[in-house]
Amino acid sequence: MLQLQVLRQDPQKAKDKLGIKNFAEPQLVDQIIALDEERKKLQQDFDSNQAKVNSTSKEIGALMAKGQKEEAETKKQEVATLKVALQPISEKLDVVEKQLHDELVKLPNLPADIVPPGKTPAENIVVREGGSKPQLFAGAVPHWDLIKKYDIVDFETGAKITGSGFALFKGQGAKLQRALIQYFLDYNTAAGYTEYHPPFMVNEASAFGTGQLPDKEGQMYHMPEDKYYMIPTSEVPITNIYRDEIVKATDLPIKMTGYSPCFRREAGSFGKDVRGLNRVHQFEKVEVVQIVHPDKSFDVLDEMVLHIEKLLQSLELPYRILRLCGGDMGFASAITYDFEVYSAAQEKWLEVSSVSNFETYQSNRMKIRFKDDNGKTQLVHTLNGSSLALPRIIACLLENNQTSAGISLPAIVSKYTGFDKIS
RNA sequence: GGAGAGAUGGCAGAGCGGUCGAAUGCGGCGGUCUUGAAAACCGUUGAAGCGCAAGUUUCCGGGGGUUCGAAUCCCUCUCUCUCCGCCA
Repeated sequence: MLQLQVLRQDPQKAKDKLGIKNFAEPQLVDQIIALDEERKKLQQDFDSNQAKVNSTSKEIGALMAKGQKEEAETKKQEVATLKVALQPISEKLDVVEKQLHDELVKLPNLPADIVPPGKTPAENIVVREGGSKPQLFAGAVPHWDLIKKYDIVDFETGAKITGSGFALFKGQGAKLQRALIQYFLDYNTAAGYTEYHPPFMVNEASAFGTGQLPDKEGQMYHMPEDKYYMIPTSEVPITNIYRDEIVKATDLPIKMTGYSPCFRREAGSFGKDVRGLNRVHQFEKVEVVQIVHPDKSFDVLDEMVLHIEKLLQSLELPYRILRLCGGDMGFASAITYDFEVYSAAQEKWLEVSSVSNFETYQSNRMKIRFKDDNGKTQLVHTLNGSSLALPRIIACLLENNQTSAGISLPAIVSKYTGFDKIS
């Protein structure tokens, strides 16, 4: 969530920024500032009364020790009166604090200065492109046909076991997926990221910490019996490793990577975009997360973009990098770059990674702090990115590398699969 | 699933209902000493809110209660550990 001080300092700027994100209720900023003022007044009122209660109580103790019962009784009466007066103040304070929190949590992160305005993906900015689109032979087909032809992913049986949108990988398909996970993790750890294998379910506090709750509640699978959520990305458990901690400045940056399946209900999405591996309810993904000094986060963002770009280059896939416009960005993000790969048989770009700087939005929720050079406690910045989401990578690898005699895999991939051709 | 024990500051570990935001040790930071380091010694060292400041309020797993006063008593929830059972 946003830091109150940012809103207080320049409410108009905050509202303008929210406008770039197409946030519908900028007036919330004013409401929040008003609530905060009220909170302060109540707090002061409460404090002065409570101070009196405390000091009088101490006097009672002293009087009792001296055996001055009568005087003590008089003081007790005083305290009782004070407490009666305190009761409504304290109740009001609780209400206002809760209101303030509830409203503040509704505000998305403010976009960084270089985030372009815009409402739809059409307004995203292409930062750069790489690789070259392949020329497919005449009989080339989309991946949903290829997976059937080579019998490597079976959606029908997945639907039988679970439901629609759950893929059953098989044979060379299963091996390809496992190999890619292995490769991506190796690639990340070689760059200094520590590998984690997190729990695939999280509690409410964790889901709140990274911003999934309350904003994206409907997107997650939920186990009400135990109040757990299936993770929509390993960003959630991995970033929450440091929740409620004050880390040493010298430990920054903290670089973490992890593989996990990601579970998404994708409620309300349907149509041709969801065909095959384009959109599924469970997909595999390797994630990178960094916890950094606030002065460094934009440098680190560039570093992470480069890191993922090189990974895509090694896969020999045509890609492009987009800077998302305000309207297309996630709730908690201050700036996001999306990576898309070109799916040659579908003739469209598929998102395979999203790299974001959350600045203090997540750390303020999770209370991840560090001590700066002056010994003051400050919030860290958090960033994360996919490296990479598997199904769409697989879709592109299949489509772009298909030949009439099977699918030939890029060198780096075949090194991990142990075979260079799917046939 | 059954029985029991516990949850205190970065860690370990004390804490009679008032003088406890909390002993002590370790660790961290600063200093003395030293050519430098180690050792030793001295000092310092939790978080959050309000306030220019002095200061003040809140926090001893979460929530509730008893009391003039709760880290200390009661209830409840969560988590951890031990034993038994079950089990990949």
